[in-house]
Amino acid sequence: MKRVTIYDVAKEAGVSLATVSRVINGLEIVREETRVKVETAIDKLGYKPNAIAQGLALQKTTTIALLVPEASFAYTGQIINGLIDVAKIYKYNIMLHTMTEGIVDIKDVIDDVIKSRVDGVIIYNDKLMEDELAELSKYHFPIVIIGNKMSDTQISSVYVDIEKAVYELTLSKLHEDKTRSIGVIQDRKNDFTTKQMINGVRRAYEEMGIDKDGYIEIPSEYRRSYDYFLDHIKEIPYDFMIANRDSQAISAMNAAHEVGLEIPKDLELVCLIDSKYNSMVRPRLSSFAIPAYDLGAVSMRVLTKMLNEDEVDDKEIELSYLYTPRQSTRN
Amino acid sequence: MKRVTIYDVAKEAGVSLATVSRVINGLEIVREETRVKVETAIDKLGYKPNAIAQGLALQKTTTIALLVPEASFAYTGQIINGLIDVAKIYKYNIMLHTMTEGIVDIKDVIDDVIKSRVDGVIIYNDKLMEDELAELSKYHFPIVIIGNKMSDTQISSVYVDIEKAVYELTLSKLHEDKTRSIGVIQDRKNDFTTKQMINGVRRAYEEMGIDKDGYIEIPSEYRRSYDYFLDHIKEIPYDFMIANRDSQAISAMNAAHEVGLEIPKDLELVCLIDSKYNSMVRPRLSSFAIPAYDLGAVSMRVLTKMLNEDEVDDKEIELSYLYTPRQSTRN
DNA sequence: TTGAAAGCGCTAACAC
DNA sequence: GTGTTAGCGCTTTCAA
Repeated sequence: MKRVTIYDVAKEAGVSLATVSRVINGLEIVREETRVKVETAIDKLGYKPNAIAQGLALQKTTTIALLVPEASFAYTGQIINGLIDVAKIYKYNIMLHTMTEGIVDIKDVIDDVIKSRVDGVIIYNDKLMEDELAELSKYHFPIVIIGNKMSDTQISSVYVDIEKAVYELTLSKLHEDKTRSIGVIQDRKNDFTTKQMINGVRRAYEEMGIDKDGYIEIPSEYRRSYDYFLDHIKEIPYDFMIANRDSQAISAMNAAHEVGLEIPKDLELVCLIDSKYNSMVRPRLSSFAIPAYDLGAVSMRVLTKMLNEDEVDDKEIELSYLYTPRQSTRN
Repeated sequence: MKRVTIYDVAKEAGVSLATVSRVINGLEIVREETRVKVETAIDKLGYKPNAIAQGLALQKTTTIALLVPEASFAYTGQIINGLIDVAKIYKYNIMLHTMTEGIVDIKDVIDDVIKSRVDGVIIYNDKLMEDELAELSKYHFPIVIIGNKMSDTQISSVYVDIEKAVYELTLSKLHEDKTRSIGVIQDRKNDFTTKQMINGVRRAYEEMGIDKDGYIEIPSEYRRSYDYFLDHIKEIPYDFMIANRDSQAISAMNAAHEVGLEIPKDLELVCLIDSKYNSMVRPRLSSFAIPAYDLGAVSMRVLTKMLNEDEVDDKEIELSYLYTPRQSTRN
């Protein structure tokens, strides 16, 4: 099949290309009879409008760029699912860009995004990337940030208040028993999240007038947290540990078991991200449920709003979390 | 910043737009002096070439479409990572389309792909979608299929021979001990993979002259395989079970444990997909290592080959797997 | 209700 | 080595 354009359809139907364009775009001002003629021609020739040409003529691509750190995590996948489901509804396509640290130069990614003339961009990244945001802003891209609370003329955000989540959990544990000792496991891949978690714990400590740090740092000589825990879990001065990712909590769980610690009797464990594996390990892992799918879906919704209206009222949208106690915590 | 085009740059630099175009595209025939003039203008104005206009003029978008069933699985994520890393090297962008069953009409996805005039498409899906492939072929898209062995004028594929993997494992177990009873756990979400696994087991049985079926079907009234195993694992006439996904094997593992079966003494367990969770559960789960990242990376490489050469010699590329015994199997 | 024509931003002959 | 110009396929005034 040869490339068939709007001209071919016009000729086949015996009308002008303007009329074909009207039919394609469902404009009402076309007489029924000619509309049928055109549609017949379209079917016969197998014509599909060229989105690139449309994009050029209309100055919009109905495509949005999605930037994520990597595509490997179950969590990111959920975000993408939510986002795409909503994008489908509004007929937007997704250009996926990953920013694998070390492999990809973020400047290049931003450059690609600008050149591609997408209608908007959604960024999910633990790091804030102020320079890159500034660069995108120069070119007037509407932007939605997932995970970081912030906003600007052209920027909205959708996030979960992780600090609050950790703060509340810590506080409630401390209320139960003031001697509880609660610490956050460092997540090297997610600095900002780690920082929020730590702040949450510290705020709770402060409020209770307890002088504690609440931070479990994994020395860089340990490539896997499991190895670190195996060596040091007995010395860690916390009897309640909060991790970001399920895999980290599971590592601690396994190491604890290996060195004879009992969970949750000797050590309690919680993670932020809720994956199906939380219910698959034994003991089942207590966790928060950060609504990953919703973060994606809401972000896309916010973006379409920014794309269609001049002013968006709510530029910072906080999504709520749920705490789901399972077997790795008492009570 | 207002929209700046190649004309603006030309005017600013005092040259024609053709010259600017030459500079952008790095053509050698521009005098050093004028090149510098143009580059200065580009920097000053913050000009970025419009990929849409380029696409229209060149009849190529340097974008490829990637179709995946969902973005939620760790496995799919790995494929995407491999694919994107290679795509970056060749300067291709990725349009991500998911085909969530029930939510998305695949016809619409194919339609979007055709309209977007991507240079090629890569499809990872357990189902074959012959109609959709035919439709894409009509429009001459080069296509790479991940996971299914097949080829055509316009179609290449990259896959792992799962049937062989399961066949060889089964056969070796049967050689160790003819009384072994090996069965494949149905994966409802991946019919084709399930079929290949079953065929592998059956071929091994046949070869050994054993009259067995080797198929563990999970009745549709059970939404989760865990529930099924909890009810029925004691009656299942297999002492060695092969699952596709880690989560299924883990479900069986947990259920077995719950009803007092010991692993690997009473029941051995293996899964095809190698995720980090295989090493995190106790006992550690033996598994194959289907090279997900490589499936993606190689696919993208094959596609660029198809895009640049007229004929590709190797249209069906088989990737090899590894078997990694851990604690869920004896020996 | 329909058609003619300009323009979206760029590339690639072809001319100078 | 550089400029002129005709497309690429579509949308959208403006006329008819």
